[in-house]
Amino acid sequence: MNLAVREIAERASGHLGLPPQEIYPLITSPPDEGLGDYALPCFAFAQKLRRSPAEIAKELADVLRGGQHIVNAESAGPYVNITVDRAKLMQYVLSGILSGGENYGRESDGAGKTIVIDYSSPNIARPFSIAHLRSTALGNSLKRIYEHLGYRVVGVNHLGDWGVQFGTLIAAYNRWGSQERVEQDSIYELFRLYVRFNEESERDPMLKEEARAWFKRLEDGDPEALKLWKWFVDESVQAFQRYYELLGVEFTEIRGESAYRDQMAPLIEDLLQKGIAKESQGAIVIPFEEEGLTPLIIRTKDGTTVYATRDLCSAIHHYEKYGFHKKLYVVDAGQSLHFKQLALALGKLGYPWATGLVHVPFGVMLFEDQRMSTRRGHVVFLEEVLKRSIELTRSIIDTIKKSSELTEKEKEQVAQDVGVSAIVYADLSRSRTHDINFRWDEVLNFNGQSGPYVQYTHARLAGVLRKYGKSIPSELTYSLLSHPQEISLAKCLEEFPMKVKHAAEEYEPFVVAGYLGNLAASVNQFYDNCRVLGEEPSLEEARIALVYSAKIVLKKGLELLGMKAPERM
RNA sequence: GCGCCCGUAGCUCAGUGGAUUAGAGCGCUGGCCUCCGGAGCCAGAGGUCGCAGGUUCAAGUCCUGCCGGGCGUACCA
Repeated sequence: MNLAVREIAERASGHLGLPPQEIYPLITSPPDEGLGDYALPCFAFAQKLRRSPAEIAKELADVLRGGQHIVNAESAGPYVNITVDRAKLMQYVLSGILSGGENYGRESDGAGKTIVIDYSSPNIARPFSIAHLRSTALGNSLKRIYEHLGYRVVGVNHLGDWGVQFGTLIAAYNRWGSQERVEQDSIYELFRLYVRFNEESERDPMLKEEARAWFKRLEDGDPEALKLWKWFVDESVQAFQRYYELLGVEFTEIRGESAYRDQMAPLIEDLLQKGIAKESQGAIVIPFEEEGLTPLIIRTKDGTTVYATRDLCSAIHHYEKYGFHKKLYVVDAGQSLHFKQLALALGKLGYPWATGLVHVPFGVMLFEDQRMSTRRGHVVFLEEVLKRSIELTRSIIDTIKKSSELTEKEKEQVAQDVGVSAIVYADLSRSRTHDINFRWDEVLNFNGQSGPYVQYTHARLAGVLRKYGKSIPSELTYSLLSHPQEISLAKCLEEFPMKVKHAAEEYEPFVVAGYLGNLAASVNQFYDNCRVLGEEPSLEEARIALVYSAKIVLKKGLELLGMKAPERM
């Protein structure tokens, strides 16, 4: 908390006889910067003290005016608008960032706590579509955000490498596949086989029976089925690694559903014995009559398991292994019911930690206003999007004068860093719950508050610092930083730690993404109004410190989103 | 039918722990490079916050009903 805000809370507290902790959260900003730096609405006090808010505001203005960090306080109806000592504010913000450096805003909230995040978790034999980016980007960013807040974070890729879909794949391969074609075009060929099987099985329902039979054989340990399964998994994982490298996404643990094969039968036994699960219509289910939910199927009438069975096992496994404080499932909103049932089932098993399971849902990705369907081919592949974004970035680089300083190799690297980040930012700059309609012209527009805009702003500041060439001065005359753009930039920088915490609380990287867009805008306004290099030395030094501080926050913010922060572009 | 999510500017969206005049980007119109990077900056036009009630001194925000869209709702994940 900055000193001025603390002083406002304390002085108001002294006058009103209310604890400062009750006042602090009420302090906001006035609608117009011209009115002051902070505002204190008095409605809550009025209710408690049974007096008119305007009257209280008037008194508080008088009380606050005497503060050390406060240069003016005016009542405006039920509000007190407060102007603080800008030099002190500037000193507070900049010295905090300069001394913290890369660790600015780092918190110890999460000390001693572990968070497991299940994200990306793609299904084998399906190339990533742009829709797969959502879970991957959200989870990756949440991982970074929680790490920044001091949590130990375990990133889990719960691969969809088990289930009846493998029966489908094996049956399809046996009918139409060839080793040669799969080796040549790996995941895309597997995908074609999968699609063809689904199409043909609509005309011929017997095919579905064939697929189920193959999955049954797989679960029973049939060597032929296992061999093919292993091969398909390996081919797919290789392709996934390509995406993850490009996106800069890493996992602590890549552990597919198949890892829980041996734990499922004992778990089902246990659930039956405890009377939590029961047989119904040939299947084994966990009923939720009291909760008013449909039952959760954990074993089909064929005797095979389903993903819910494996999710139960994985939750238990992760708790036993990591003792998590929370486990986040970054999975689309369509699976809400499933996760509700999952947590309830584990609660019935007597696990108190079941309350720590959190479904972090997100809306679906549409393409041309329609739901993407990998089966029907109405789909945009992630590789295609990244490729086009990188190409576009490359062509823009070639039109920019400043970029001629880059070597050919550097240009390629920048094109990749910026092109990929543009796609990530486009995804993370909207709140999770909305459906997103994918449109090429929107994703590939790098004007305005886009990923490249934030990166460009960072590179601009990097350019100034490079040209400055000296180390960042430590003795500064903060009072020289009094331009309105300097003040609003400093205030914006001060918000960063709060925004990161907020993002973590809401599981919303979007909060950071939106903040970064605003910060970049503030930086560019400053840049346009305030020259840095060549100014009178003490002013130049002060502005350099501001530039450096802004660069640190931009870079950190980009990292929290899983984006790159190139020094030149 | 029931449950969850969504409905704010032409488009994409913030704002939904009530509170000073509802914000941003795109697109459109018009300005700004002798000056640290124009992927930039400035200005303008553009709104019955889905509809109707209710609670409140105060509602885009809370409650109820309705309309429109999406998803889920027992053997897919």
